[in-house]
Amino acid sequence: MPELPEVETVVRGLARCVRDLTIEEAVVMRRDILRPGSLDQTVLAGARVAGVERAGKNVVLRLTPRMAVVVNLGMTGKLLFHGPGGCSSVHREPHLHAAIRFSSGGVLCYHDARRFGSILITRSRDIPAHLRIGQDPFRMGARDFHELLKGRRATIKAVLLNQKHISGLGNIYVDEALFRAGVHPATPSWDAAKRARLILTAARTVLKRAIRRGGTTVRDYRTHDGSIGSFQHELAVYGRTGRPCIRCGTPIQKTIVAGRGTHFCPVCQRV
DNA sequence: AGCTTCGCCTGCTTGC
DNA sequence: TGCAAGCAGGCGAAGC
Repeated sequence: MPELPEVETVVRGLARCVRDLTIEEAVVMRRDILRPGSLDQTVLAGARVAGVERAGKNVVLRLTPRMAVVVNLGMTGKLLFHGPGGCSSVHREPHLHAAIRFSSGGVLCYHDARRFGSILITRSRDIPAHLRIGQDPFRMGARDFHELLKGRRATIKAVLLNQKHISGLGNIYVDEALFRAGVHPATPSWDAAKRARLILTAARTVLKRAIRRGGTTVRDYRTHDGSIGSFQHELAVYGRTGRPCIRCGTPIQKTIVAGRGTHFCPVCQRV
């Protein structure tokens, strides 16, 4: 499930491969992956890639003349770049829904088995505003974060998962950040606000470490060149149901919070 | 308006 | 062994 660290990894890898390349042709095999309001892919021909950025969990290709290709990978989306030489094994990857062919001969392919992902082609200047997503956890100040949590009735987990409030966190990193902060995921947001600084710091620490490890590969996630991340080996609670807490040895529990499978230590994490 | 639930979608896992 | 049901979850829409 590509969250902030996975998307950041893809963005950094892609930036090295496609910056300054000129698009020869863009093709979309399945129209329904284009978000409503997206421009047609044919407008991309002739444009040059000015840069690759991340907006929350979205990969953003900045183009000249001013356009952007915004890719949301959903759960199983992959952006794979094949250099001019090509790579036969990765070409066999199924569920290919779109591709951008560069005049240099390289190809950027978009695959998505479950089709929860989407692509938006737009001339908007302000992508985060266009997508209506909240601030990035690395840019949000402690004061703003406290304001966000304060006075909300929803659980802290629901607030952190909501991309309109804060962008980039998903199920894995919310569970990991709350474990690190010692906060129970079902704690009401207004109550957790007292520990806002602690939670924000924990989230940033977990995200940074995961970025350093190239993200978490549970099953589907791959980087731009098809390789896997390694943060799954450092997960403290996610996917560790019944196994001992790394701090106190108590078996990790799993419940449903905010409609999501939620992992926590019943001793280390308090409401 | 804020919050929760539902449904989309497919592949892997579980259980009979 | 084989098949059906269950489960996974980002995100937008619908409902409370």
